[in-house]
Amino acid sequence: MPELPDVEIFRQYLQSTALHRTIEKVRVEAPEMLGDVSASRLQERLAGNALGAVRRHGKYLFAAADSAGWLVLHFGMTGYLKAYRDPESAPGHERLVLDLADGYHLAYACPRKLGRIDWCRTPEEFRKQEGLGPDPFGEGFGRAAFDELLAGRRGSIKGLLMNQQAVAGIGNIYSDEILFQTGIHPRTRAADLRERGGGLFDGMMAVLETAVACRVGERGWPEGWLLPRREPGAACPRCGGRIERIRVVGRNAYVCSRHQSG
DNA sequence: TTCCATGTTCCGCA
DNA sequence: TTGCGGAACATGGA
Repeated sequence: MPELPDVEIFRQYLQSTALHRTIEKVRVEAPEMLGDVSASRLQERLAGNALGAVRRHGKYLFAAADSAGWLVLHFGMTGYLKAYRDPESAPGHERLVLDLADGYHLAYACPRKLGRIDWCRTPEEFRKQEGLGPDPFGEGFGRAAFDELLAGRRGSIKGLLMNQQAVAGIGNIYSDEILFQTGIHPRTRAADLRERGGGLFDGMMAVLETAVACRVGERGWPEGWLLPRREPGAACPRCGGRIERIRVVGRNAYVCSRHQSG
């Protein structure tokens, strides 16, 4: 489920499994997933080096290869990481595998190949190049900055939340959860929400923080969350209404129109 | 077999 | 200019 909270978990996972171990071999199993970097260049940059830091911006993960630059991973809809020692434990659909000197392997698996493997000089440069908006957990992003984002927007709030150029990291699932928790209908015009105070900003931060905490603790979703009930006709865990599936900005949005209003 | 899916990008159109 | 709908991408699961 690679939206911001999921990628944050991958970041922590990579940090605890693969840092400071020399990369002996780099296996590019799906060269068609490479962005601007060639397989040979990627191998040249990574092999013999070790990953020394891991960062995240929105849905992108960055791993520093000594001073040579940063490996960039995007997970599409189905990507994930897995570290293993026994080759029999390898996940299916490996697209990039780093064979580490301690006998472990770090695999980037991505069944649907909708992700991306890339390289950048610095995460800041990559962010600028991609035109990514601020990360909700990044510096300088607060209620004022968010309020400014809402101003003058003609589109829906769901569209804005999912717009990576506006805010980086939120996708279909978490935009639904944020709007569900804050009682806002996904088709509400973003600009109209400026008068509704900081409820949306606070709700957004709370949902993202809670989601990370739940995944870290491998706990289930909190009571009252929409996430495990994304199906038409399900009982609304907040108000007893019915969950409906509607189409918003080209995606299926799950909404309880009894407590979510425009 | 058919439909649907957590993402991004491109096109046409308002 | 902004933003929407739709299609495309590649693949697996219900």
